[in-house]
Amino acid sequence: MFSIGELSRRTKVKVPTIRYYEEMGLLVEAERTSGNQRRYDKAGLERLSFIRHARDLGFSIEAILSLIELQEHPDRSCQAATKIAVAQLADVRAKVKKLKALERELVRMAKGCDGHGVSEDCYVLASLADHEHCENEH
Amino acid sequence: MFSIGELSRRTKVKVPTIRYYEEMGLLVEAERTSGNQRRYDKAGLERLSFIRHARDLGFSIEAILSLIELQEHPDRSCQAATKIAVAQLADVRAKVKKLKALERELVRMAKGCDGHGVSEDCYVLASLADHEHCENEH
DNA sequence: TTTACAATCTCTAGTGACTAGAGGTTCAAG
DNA sequence: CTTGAACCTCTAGTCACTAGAGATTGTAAA
Ligand SMILES: [Zn+2]
Ligand SMILES: [Zn+2]
Ligand SMILES: [Zn+2]
Ligand SMILES: [Zn+2]
Repeated sequence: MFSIGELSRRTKVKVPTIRYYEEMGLLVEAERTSGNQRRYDKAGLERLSFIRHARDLGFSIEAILSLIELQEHPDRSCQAATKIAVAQLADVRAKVKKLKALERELVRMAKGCDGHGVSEDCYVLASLADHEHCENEH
Repeated sequence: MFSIGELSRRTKVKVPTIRYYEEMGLLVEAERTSGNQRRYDKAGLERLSFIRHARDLGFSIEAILSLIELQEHPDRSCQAATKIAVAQLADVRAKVKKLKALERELVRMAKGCDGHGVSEDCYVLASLADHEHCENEH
């Protein structure tokens, strides 16, 4: 049995975040000492590691809730889990696509101005003022 | 002179968002009718278009504030503008890099499970439980 | 001119996933 | 037994909006 601080150190999840996860229902309410402090065991550590990993991969709290529920029922079909992962993948790919489009425009803008001119003639500012300068939609 | 709704239609920025931008100091306070409704002109339209374009490119409100201030002083050096754009580009590139790493892991997970198994044996869930499955850091 | 009603106004609160701080209590080492 | 780091709860702040309540205004048809 160890404290929330120890759990925090082992998982690299900040203490207030652990409490937040508990409040959100991601972590079951921890056991308490007589003085009302949380105590965790290996199971708690594993659950939090799972959550942390899923968050690192960009899954929402809501998605993680579903994943955990599934994990707690080993006999159920894992179809929902795959669905969530595939949706997350689609989400990530959509974000990459958008960001790549932005990157192209930003490169063009940065190239167009060396910063030695005057605001009035600045290519960056002119580009922001008029989307027509852009080569792609974004 | 046109209403906030008309401005919204022309810029594709929602009405409450326009009011929010005004509150944040991005838009100068609009003229009002005798009945206290906002009225805009071409200058207002151009400023909002600038803001919208910058937001679309991912610039923060704070960054846009600086850009607008610069725009209002045509004689100033545009160094700050370039700096902001370059920082934004770096930010976008960092995000892309992170997302690409996530994409690789998510592809692996999605490939590892067809969704026809049982939760206990699910590769997606196993991968989330243990980062050791991952091929890259993320 | 009156009436109807969409559009506008201000204000407050909610979103997601935390983070920060105040003010008080408990644990563990010395 | 004392000290002080770590813990507790609660509230509020972050970013860039978005939603809704309840009241007022603008405009066009009857
Ligand atoms: Zn420039
Ligand atoms: Zn553009
Ligand atoms: Zn599976
Ligand atoms: Zn991993």
